[in-house]
Amino acid sequence: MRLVIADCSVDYAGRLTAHLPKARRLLMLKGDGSILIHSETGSYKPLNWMNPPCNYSVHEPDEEQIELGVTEIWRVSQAKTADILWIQIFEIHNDINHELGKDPGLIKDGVEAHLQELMAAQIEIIGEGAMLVRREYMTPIGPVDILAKDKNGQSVAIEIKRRGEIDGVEQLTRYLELMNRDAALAPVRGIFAAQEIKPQARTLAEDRGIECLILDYEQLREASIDPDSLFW
Amino acid sequence: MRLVIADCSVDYAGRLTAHLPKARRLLMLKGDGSILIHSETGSYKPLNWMNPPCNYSVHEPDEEQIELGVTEIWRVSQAKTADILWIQIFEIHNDINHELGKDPGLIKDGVEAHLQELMAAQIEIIGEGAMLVRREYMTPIGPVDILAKDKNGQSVAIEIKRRGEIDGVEQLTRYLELMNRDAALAPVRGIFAAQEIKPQARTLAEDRGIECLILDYEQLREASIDPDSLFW
DNA sequence: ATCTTAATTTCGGCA
DNA sequence: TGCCGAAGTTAAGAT
Repeated sequence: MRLVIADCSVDYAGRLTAHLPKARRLLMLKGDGSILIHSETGSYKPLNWMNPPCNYSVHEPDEEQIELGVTEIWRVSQAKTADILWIQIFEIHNDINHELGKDPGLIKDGVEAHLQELMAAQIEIIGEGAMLVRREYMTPIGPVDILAKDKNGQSVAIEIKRRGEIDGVEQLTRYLELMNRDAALAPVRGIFAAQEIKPQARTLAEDRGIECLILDYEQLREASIDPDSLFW
Repeated sequence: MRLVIADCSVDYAGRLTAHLPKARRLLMLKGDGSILIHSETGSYKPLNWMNPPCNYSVHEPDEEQIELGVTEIWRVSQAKTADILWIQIFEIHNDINHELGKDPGLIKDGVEAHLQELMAAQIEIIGEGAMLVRREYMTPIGPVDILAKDKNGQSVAIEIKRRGEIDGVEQLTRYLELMNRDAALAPVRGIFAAQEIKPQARTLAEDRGIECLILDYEQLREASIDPDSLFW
């Protein structure tokens, strides 16, 4: 990875056109060929960048550019999409290079997939006698997170979110509409389950006859470790 | 901006829990207090980060940590949300500091707003004899991108996206529902226009009687420059 | 301050 | 490989 602190101006042409006036910035050239241009503020998105794979070449400035103080010009182009980044370098204040090697990568815990896993394993939290039919039940417009049957044998479609907002309710509504056209499933109950449900989402859900269920991640995880505590 | 190349391991606790095993990485400490942890690959998102405003402090490792080779520990916490990042530093290979100053910022061109502009100027692409009523036509739940009338005098509501996905169809559906309650407008045709329309979005749109229209940005722009080519 | 919508979204999973 | 949905989405604009 090469890190360059330089006074530069940047022009991007690709999916859109963009320009950065001359200023002091960090130019980060990664090992995979990508380049990031960062300023002192604004996390974590760079002002401008080019995704790998890309081609990098250095060019001589023309007379007019030399006149303005440009010492070198970098051209970075996307190998696939033909996006181009032109970087005019005025002055380099620092230039270091370090090989970082391959990164072992980030290990995550607590995302939506885990909620779904835990809930499928403890499906009776939606009511005694409930049975799991399957996770990721496919419909023509996408997969429902969980399809179950309640103790009466009625189908239950469950949409799980970390944070329950209106679009999640809309999503479940669409699934319910489609599934209710299927005579083998209809009528289908809907449950909107999330760690947190926004008031607006709850209102909309209840208005549409969709039940809301707050999930406690810690509780679900503990119950999955200790089966005796399944019914608390 | 401080740039540190170091062997480190990272633990994040906040909206989720995450861990980065020991490896050589770039630690970027911005002037606004934010911190970014980058590896040699992966555009442009850091492996881990903390958004401003945040508090930064350095701690001594305990005996066990010293045993493992930890020389110092950084604690970075979000001032608002209480998210915490713990960074265990094993060895620092480089450490530089440069003030970049305030950045003038990025100037953009070619986003959704331009598609809307071009389409409004060439409204007949939705059909001969069409007339523009107005852009950003207000409804109680927000503005419809374009309201037009077709050659029969029927109202046409147009939703424009760069990439047409299901959300956009939902948005247009809500507008149509409201507008169709207005006797002065009803019945309203719906057109979902985008540079690219995803199959599922198209399926949903057509299921609801909404027409789909693919926009060619280059063609629109050329036509706007050369009025003779309006009808190709 | 809160909410809505766009984004050069990025990223991971699965068909 | 392409499509689809989640993301510690982030970020900008409007209310």
